[in-house]
Amino acid sequence: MSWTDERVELLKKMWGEGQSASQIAKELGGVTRNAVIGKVHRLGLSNRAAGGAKAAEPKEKPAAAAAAKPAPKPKPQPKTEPARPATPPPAAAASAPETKAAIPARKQIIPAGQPLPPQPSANEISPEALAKVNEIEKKAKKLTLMELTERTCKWPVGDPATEDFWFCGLPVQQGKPYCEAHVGVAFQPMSARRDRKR
DNA sequence: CCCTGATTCGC
DNA sequence: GCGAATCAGG
Repeated sequence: MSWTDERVELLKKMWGEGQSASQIAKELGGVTRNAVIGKVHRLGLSNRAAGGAKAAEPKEKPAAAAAAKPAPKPKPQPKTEPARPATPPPAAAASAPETKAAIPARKQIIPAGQPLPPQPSANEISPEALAKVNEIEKKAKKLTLMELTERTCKWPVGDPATEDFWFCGLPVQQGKPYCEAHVGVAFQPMSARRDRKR
């Protein structure tokens, strides 16, 4: 694929929004995150804090094939860190483009002391699946919202209104937003309950 | 381990 | 100009 105007534009837009190179690459398709980063640099918008701020301080290191290295650069700005405003909205982390399945936790904000949201694990689900969940929840990695990725189970555990809240975080099942155990309770074959008429 | 961006260099 | 390989870090 080539960098058409449209693609470059989307790149700029997403980069400006704080999207990661890999996310942009996936969105564009046909390119790797490296390609995206390379392009970003060529476009001269490497540091998202381009504005009036000075360019990012050049880092020193590659010694492999390098032969012409003048001298290490002293750092004129010891305290003025580049300050990362690159703080992508938390939503971006949890709501993967494709995995838009039902994520109970992000439904709404629950005021403290209020009834908990319908915990799927509280309904009628295969006792086995339930037991499985209780089991694995002990091994859960207990990730925070920001720590979730596309391959970490996004199953919420606990009360969102308290500190006792976290996400499973175990490896997800291929193509699913949850780990195996949670997929089991999240996606019922829809026949777990004998329906009234039939 | 997963991820992030940064840089280099052969093409 | 492009982007894989590599580097450096979280």
